[in-house]
Amino acid sequence: MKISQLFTKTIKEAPADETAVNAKLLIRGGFVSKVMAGVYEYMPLGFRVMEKINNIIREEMNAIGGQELQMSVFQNKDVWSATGRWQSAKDVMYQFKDAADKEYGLGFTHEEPLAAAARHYINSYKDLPRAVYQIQTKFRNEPRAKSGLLRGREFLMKDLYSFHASQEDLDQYYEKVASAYGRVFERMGLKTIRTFASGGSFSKFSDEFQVEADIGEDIIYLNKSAGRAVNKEVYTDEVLAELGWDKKSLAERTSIEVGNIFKLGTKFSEPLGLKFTDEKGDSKPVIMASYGIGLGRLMGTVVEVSHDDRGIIWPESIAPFKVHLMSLSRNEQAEEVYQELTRQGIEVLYDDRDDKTAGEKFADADLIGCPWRLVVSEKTGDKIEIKRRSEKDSRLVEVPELAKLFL
RNA sequence: CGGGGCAUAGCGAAGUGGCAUCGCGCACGGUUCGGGACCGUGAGAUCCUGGGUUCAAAUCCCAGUGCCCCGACCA
Repeated sequence: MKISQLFTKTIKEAPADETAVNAKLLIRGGFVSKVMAGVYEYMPLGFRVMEKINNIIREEMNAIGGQELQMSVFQNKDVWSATGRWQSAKDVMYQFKDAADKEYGLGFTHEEPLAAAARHYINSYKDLPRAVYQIQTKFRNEPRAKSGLLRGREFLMKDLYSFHASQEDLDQYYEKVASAYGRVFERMGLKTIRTFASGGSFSKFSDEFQVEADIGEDIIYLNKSAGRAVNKEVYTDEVLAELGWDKKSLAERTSIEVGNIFKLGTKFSEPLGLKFTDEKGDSKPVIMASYGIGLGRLMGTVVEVSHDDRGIIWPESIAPFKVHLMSLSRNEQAEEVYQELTRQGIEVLYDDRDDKTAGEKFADADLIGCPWRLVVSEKTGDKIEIKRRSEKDSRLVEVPELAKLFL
């Protein structure tokens, strides 16, 4: 991609109404554009990052047997009334009427519609277990959208649902998902802390994946030796006793919840009549679990924990481009490098603008934050200057060596 | 939903009753060219919306809307 052709451009000053670092940098770099409180549009650079995140998640979900599907965002009232959530979730679910006064909602999660859909396909113990997931836009009427991409009213979410014949089977799969979640976050360069959190009605705890960050809205108590934490919402003497944790050994931290996994039991399958026939011929409700990752929040979190005063420092796995190539009055030679790297399948963002000063180009490279920066200039002669975004020092390399560095 | 703050050009800001300004960005011309360089010219405004006061309102008053922060809330 040539920057001279790019749809967006960078801006020097972030809009005054953004205070969160993630929003400031992502807007300045042209990754996202704000529409309303808690609603952002993903511009080409941001979309590329999002696609990389999606693909990491897809790989890990597929690896544990998840089957990707796509539910509808548009929701009919009946299925939600069956569990009582049409009423109880009124504050969070966007609900409205059509011209004929019929009521509808927008999906903020999909337990009900998934359980309803599964009735068509799950009838026997032979149909279990199953796991399906989607990556889809969710809508939530947040009373207070805030912190840039971290709490939105419209956001992309990966939601996985699993269906089981027994509690033991669910428990086993649940741990598989927890491991997969750990890999997803690790591949994006995030250190997550698995955290005991409120479990809702079915199980004692749910598990959250928390990333330490001052901007986070969660308070967790970290047990360093265990590498686990407990969320403030369940931080009680009884819980600590149950976990066998000593209050004095816990450290209070502020953190961002990037993922949450829940054992649902039969909370949704029973009211929706999702049953199966077991080996003995008995009819039983299917046991379910759901697992969520907020994609926009994840992207915002990476920016929060990986930036400096000049801009974003993307991990290679989700950077919009691997290489940021810039020409300082050497467009002919830079063009060759661009063509060569592109031919080898390396993603290059090429700053070919000849009406910009060197300073602006360097500033943009740092702001956009691709992992590798290449400079072609008078100074570099026949060689190319190469520098990692995360490091200070650069060095000169011969053109033929270049590609090897990135493969 | 409670408390606080803000709203003027694409972005950042000044203007507290009397001709709407400045910087960035944008266009054109020129000088530059390794860290947002410079000179000149130009385009760009529903001063958040509606009402009121006044000879005169971006400015004062009333109502509303939007955005940010704190809190409540967060399947």
